Amino acid sequence: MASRGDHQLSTVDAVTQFSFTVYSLLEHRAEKHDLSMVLTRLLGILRDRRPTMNELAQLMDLDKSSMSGLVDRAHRRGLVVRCPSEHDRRVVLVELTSAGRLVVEQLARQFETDVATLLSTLSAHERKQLSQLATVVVSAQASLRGIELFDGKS
Amino acid sequence: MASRGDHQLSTVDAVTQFSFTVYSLLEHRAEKHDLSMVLTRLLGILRDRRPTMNELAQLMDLDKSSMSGLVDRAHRRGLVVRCPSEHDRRVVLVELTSAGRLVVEQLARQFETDVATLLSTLSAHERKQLSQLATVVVSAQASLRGIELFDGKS
DNA sequence: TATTGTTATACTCTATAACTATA
DNA sequence: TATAGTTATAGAGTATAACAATA
Repeated sequence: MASRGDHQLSTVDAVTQFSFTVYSLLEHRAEKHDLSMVLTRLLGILRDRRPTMNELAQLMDLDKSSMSGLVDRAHRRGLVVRCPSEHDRRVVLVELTSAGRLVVEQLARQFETDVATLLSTLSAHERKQLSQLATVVVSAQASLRGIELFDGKS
Repeated sequence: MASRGDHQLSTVDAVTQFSFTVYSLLEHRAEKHDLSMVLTRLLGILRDRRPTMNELAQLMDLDKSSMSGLVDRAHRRGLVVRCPSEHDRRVVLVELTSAGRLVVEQLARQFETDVATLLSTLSAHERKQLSQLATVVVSAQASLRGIELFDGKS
């Protein structure tokens, strides 16, 4: 009595194949902007932050030396700039250039469309269900790691 | 009236963060076997196939030269072997060694546990819902690309 | 000639270790 | 001394182009 074809993947397979599908959707979209996944993640983080190199390395779970190289390549392409900190002259702050912001926001809009298309076989109700279930899992995982997805207000 | 906290990510964010969570779950588990994601995917494919280099490159969406290097590294670590084809002496077939099979099946079992843990905040009914929704999306995407997840029987 | 696979080369991405400059 | 960041180096992973062997 299953819906839409009597076939049902195992939970692991369903969840894994789904995740890889979404992952490569972003990968292919980013590729059209000549961006790797790592570079895309960097730009995504910088969208609403101006972190130090150290903070960036922690956020991206990379060594600081890997971070240096990554920011170098992003800078060479005019996507980010390094700014000196006013409080500590050892510290380097990284931020998007306007070109970088343009690219990341265009990419975000396109990817949103891509996901909408991917989910278009689901009904509106099913999409909402999926979204809620995913939110529950992601929120639980985030609190486990001490990260709060939502702030305290409301 | 949303369940478990009044917060709800947007559909794109929910689905994307969920996918990245599953992706890094596998990545971290693979890392404990000193396997990269690419190497892990290769072993996963070889689990139930003995493809040619050409077929592998298509399955993994890589250039044949990248495939050569990847199989080289896997071979150097004793995970796969190259076999000559009996029908066409240009062709090279790739298959798992017993060591390779041991690693990939151990990894698969562990990852299955990891996913179960990740989804443990959901009820059994919710897990089934999630699994079904993911299957619908993945199946639709697969047929779009001309790949049938399930064979014709039943 | 066409196809299968490898090799040469160059670039991205990553970590370890050694370094510089600042605190 | 400790911390922030860079540089040197080495290796994985990727694609393009040129190549060898076979069809």
